[in-house]
Amino acid sequence: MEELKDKNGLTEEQFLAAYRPGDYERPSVAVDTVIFTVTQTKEDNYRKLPGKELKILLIKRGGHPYLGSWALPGGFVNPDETTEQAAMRELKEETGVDNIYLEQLYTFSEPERDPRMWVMSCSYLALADSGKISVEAGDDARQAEWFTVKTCATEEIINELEDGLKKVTEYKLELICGDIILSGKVRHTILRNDRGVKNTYEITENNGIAFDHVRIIIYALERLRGKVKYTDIALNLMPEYFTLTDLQRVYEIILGKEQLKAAFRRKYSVLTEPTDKMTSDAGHRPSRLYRRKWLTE
Amino acid sequence: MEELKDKNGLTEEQFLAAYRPGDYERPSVAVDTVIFTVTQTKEDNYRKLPGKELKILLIKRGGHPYLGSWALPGGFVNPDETTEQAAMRELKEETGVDNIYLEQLYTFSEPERDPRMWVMSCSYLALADSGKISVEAGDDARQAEWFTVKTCATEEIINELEDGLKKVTEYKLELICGDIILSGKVRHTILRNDRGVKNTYEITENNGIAFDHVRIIIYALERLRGKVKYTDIALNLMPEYFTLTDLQRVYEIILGKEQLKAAFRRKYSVLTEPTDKMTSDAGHRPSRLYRRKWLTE
DNA sequence: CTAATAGTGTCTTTAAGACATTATGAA
DNA sequence: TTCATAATGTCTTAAAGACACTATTAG
Repeated sequence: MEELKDKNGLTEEQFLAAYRPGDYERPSVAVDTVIFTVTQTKEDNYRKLPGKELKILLIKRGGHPYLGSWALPGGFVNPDETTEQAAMRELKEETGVDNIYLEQLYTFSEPERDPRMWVMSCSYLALADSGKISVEAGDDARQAEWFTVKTCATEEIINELEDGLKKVTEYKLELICGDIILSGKVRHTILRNDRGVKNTYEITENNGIAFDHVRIIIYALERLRGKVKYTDIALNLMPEYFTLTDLQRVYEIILGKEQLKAAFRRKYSVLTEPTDKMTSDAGHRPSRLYRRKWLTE
Repeated sequence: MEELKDKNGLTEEQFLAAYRPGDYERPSVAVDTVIFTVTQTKEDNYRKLPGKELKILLIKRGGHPYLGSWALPGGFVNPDETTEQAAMRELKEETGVDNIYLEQLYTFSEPERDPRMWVMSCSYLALADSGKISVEAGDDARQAEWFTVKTCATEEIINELEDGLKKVTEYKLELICGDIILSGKVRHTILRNDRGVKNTYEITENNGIAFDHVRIIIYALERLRGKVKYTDIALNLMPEYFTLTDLQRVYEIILGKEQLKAAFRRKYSVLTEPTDKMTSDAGHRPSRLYRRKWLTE
């Protein structure tokens, strides 16, 4: 193999030594991370359990384009790192957390997605226990805030074509942080027929979210909702000790649907192991604390 | 919003008009597509049904690096197209097929994956009915061939660590096309603990497959195997009319496991609708032909 | 005692696994 | 008639849905 010579009579070693990259145009490659966490709401009634909220981290843009809008944490990839390393590096700068659940989502490559130039975005999904995160919010240069995620109203339209199917899902996203309310709508169209599948995520409304980041957030939510049902991914959102009711609330907030207690425990308690710790000081029966169990799958 | 001015007193419009990209290093971005199809083997016994083989398309490299090795069809992305459009364009050049099932797999970004320079690969999974494909095999410049996929022996080792889990899966891949036999081994390590998940796909052996393409092929096989069980993705490999036994054989070849007929039909016949056509000329009872049904899911 | 959550029992429904039985056509 | 596949029936096992019932605590 080492002895093979190309049409110019060069070995691979010689070829590489002489190689000079062409000067065709190259894209900038950014990473953008949708990092989710779950926090508790205040509850005044001493008997009731506090509610849970799903949150994502956004950074206020301090320069053009999208000056004043809010963007996902991220940045450009360096030549000596993988996209995953870049995502982790940027996340550490923003959240102070080094070790975190991170999974590649999708590479968005519409040529016009950044008005400045050709930028692809390799997006990531991250999950973290809110207790571990130290958000340096209100940094002088960049303002980072956690926004509560609400996805009200998801409308679905299905057209059965002669030779295929068209499914349109309208997602309405609302991101809330104190007085700041950002929102957007994404129309996900799936066109399936003999000639293949065409998925488009079209941004139909956008208030205050930079670039095409609404689309990335919706994509991340879809992935999270899908995976929660058949993996133990949700446990990355939990602290070390938690009750099964806590876990159930996290599932409910992700899926947007109440779960039946008995069935939920049958299905998901296998992802956990009981400890001898119990909750206390609640106005009702104490609850056993569980811990994550590492499963073979 | 349009009135916002940045610290230099510029509006977004003015900023963009004056914007000049920095001259930091950018990666080249390639697309590489693993295109699967299923073909029939010869069967001399007139009573027996022909067997099925899973195949992928590879192109023989005519220049360095990896001169003489076989690579996935692909190429560089142009500034006016998405990665998906680039994958489709390259695939059309190779297979003559325009409309095909295509789904983004993963973006591989190890800085050293191409010995020439910094190249990321946005990989795609494609599925096609073998009847529709016209492979211009033996083109003068580039040689394209369909290789039979064999993934013999998949060894799994699981280590339970104190605070997590380590799962190592060894994949052995064999690609056969006439006398040409390519092979490779990939070690997939999943390290899961409180500090996140770490997936690595390490190439431990490689005979005749260019770049890190063994890894991409293994990744595509994993995705195909996973999705076949809960989607109708496999139907993209079928011709317009097919028997349920044909469909079952396709599932079996992808999953590498025999399926029980009754259970298979209960589960997957909902993805199809019966036609009034039947097979004929077989040395046994004729079989009903089915057609893909477009499901709402 | 009360309001709220914790935790379990059980009946029903649905899906999947296992395997057996009958049907049919070309040579 | 035979061989190989086609197609369906049925019993078993496992998982999920629905809902009711008992237990336990702070105030």
